[in-house]
Amino acid sequence: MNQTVVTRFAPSPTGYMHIGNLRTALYSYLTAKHAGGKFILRIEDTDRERLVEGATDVILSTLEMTGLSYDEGPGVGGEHGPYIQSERKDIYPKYAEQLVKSGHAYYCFCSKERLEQLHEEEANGGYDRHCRNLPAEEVARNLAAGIPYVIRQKMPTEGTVTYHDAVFGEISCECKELQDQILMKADGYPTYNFAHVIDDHLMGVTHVVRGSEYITSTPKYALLYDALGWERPTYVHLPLLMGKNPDGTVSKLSKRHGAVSFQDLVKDGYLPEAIINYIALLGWNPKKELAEQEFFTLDELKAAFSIEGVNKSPAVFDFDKMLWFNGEYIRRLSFEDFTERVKPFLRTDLPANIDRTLMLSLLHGRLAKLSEINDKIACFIEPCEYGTELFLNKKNKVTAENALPLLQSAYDILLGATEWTSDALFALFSAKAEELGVKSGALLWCARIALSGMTVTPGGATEIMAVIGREETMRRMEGGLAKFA
RNA sequence: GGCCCGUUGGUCAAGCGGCUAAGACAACGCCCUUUCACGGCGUAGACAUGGGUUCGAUUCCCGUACGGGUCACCA
Repeated sequence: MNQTVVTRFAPSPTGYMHIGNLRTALYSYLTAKHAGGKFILRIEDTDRERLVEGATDVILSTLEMTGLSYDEGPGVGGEHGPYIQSERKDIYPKYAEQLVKSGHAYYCFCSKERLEQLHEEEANGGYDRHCRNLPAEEVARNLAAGIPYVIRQKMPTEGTVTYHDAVFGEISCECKELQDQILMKADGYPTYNFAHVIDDHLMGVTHVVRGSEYITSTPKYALLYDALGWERPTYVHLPLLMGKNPDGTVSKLSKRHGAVSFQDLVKDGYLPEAIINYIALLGWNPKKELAEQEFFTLDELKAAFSIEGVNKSPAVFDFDKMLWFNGEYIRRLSFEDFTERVKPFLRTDLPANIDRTLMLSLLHGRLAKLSEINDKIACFIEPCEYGTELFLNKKNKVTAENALPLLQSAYDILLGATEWTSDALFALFSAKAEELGVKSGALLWCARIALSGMTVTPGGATEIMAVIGREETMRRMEGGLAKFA
């Protein structure tokens, strides 16, 4: 009774890892790991026309980067291999033939042309079951003549099929709604519809975790289990991930919504652990005393996860919240780790005067995603072009009249500075401000404008000074003074 | 269109017959501050709708509307 939970992630190699797919992998992984079970990776590449070079590597590296390690699968092996469907090609025909013998499937010799014509004539009719009751002799004759064929599942014509879904509950379907779907294609490969059922059973999968787009086709798969005399697995269908359209409507998350593959997100400066954390919460809530917790490590997710917490309604992927999560994760990185992680994003042509470590420590708490780094540090490399009106600032009481004197004072302070650190310089400015009877903010504002040419900078005036060094500071201050000439 | 599923603020989401209906992101305001960010405080904002059931419905049932999914020799 207390059987081991076995789940799988079975993507087809399309060349990129859709974020919705990744979430499916995550939930599948968590379902198994929460119960101390096994997680299997299987590659579904039975569509020979859509093969993409290197696509499997994308899947493997994504799982590697996110920490979703699998117990069985390509590369690691296992007792149920191979784990790539094209390498299992020989396994499927005998099950298909078994179904033909038991009356649950049949050979179909209809040409693609005929099918297409059928489709045009009757918009929603589907296959007309032309070959469903072909005499045995005719089937034998066609086979002998080498006429291409497919094998179709013979659906019951009446009654209802019902299965239990761990998330959605009882789901029923009238048998007459079911199409005689193709099990084996003319090229000898099985369809997804057939292959996944065979493989799931052979691999001992107990919980089929997948997106809810499969809800309506699951009755057909359940029937297949029944026909083969196998026990049906527990179905766990997940609510879909949606994206918001410009007009306010929502639809299945896709490329038109922006960066929706794991690779896109990482390239854009999102941290894998932030991505995992965010998508874990799209469609699932830990409930109870953890209902308000937002930050979870993978291990914490393993401990907290349960299917009861999975929602039924679709969830919209919110880039704003993803960004917030990412910023939080960046801030929580150790400085060493942060330095390592921004490195690939950071321009390599930093001028020699820049104190790189100090600069990065200033940026550590100010990035929402790593890719923002170069824009944010632009003011350290070179000040922006600006006019004297930029000095004006109401809050710090800088006016057209006092801007120049203020800037001159700031310059004089720096002339006499001995210790060139942000704290020491700041102390000097404070003292001078008091002496002059102005807000220190007024002096610092003017200095910062001269230094950067911007009203918004990552760090205050004295921090910028410390980063760019004395020589460059004086050069920029002089440049600022010259604007008034 | 047929079938299936869903519906708490703009978004995520708690709630599982009785609550002033949590919390987070976003928005807005204030504070902190050397600008920004961080942080603190606060404001605004939701049970799609009509009928039941019940002493009492966001919660249970039915209809309606709206949204989504699915109807391939794709997975």
